[in-house]
Amino acid sequence: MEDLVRGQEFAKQVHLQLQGSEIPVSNEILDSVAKILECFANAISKFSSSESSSEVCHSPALTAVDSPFSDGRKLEGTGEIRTIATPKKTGSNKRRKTSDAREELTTTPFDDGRAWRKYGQKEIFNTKFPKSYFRCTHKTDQGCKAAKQVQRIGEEEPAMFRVLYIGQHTCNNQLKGPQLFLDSNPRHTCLLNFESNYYAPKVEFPFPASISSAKHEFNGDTEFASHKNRDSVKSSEFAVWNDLSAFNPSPTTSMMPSTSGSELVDGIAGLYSSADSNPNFVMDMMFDDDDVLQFDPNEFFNYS
DNA sequence: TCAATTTGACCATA
DNA sequence: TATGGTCAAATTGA
Repeated sequence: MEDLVRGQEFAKQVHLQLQGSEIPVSNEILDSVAKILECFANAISKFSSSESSSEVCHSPALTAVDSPFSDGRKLEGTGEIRTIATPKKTGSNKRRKTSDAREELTTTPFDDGRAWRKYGQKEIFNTKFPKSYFRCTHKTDQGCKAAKQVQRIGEEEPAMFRVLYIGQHTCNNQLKGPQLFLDSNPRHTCLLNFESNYYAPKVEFPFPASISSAKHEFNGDTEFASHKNRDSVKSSEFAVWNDLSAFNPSPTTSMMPSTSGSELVDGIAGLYSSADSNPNFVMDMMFDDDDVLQFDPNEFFNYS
């Protein structure tokens, strides 16, 4: 399972690099990479379902679909997406009868490029992890009815999540990536620049001051980022913290010498989640000559 | 001070 | 009646 996810992440990276490349890349190549990503997603999904068949993909009400994102976005290899064709007769999801829902299995439940606001969390009977409930940030101002439910499944690492998207976005969800230029010390100023299809955050280091100013539209899964969790939220759920340890201060990340891992995670999650759905993701990185930062985008974003 | 999150309580449904 | 879903007051943090 771990290897599958790693393979998926590597494929993602290739995809992003191709899309961000200045050299023209044919659509056929991009399509092929997208198919590779999809294969990984399917494999992960099947593996996951066989590992935790009591929790995942067991419902006959769930059927795979070819075009997962009804809002026009392509499957980016984060997992399998399903639509709910018929309401379950028994079990969970009793109140949801809408056919306008689709389910995704993913290790990165937060990277859908949308702004979500958490409005609840609930212990679900016979499940180990609580379910978190999100609605579109623009529900109040634009009446957007999109909602999302996130629940971790299984205990394997990296964590796998089942994400249920309900309804369509009717909002103009054009979030601006956080613009952070707080630290005036040029010695430690860095500008991350990546290119991908997912987000357009622009992050300027150093982390401690700047990262904390990010708007937390979707702070990862907030139960992971809070120390005031319900008792039921077990330590194993803090895998996100562990995975984000890629950003813990280290001899090669001296630009953030006094920052705790938790601060970083909190900020990173906020930045990550507040990015928009703009397909032209740009994240610039500028380093001083003697600032050595070992940065792995996969490690960076693989916090789920 | 404002906005987001947390969390207990309430409501709806099977 | 048990359980999932939502509300809203309290809390937290920028």
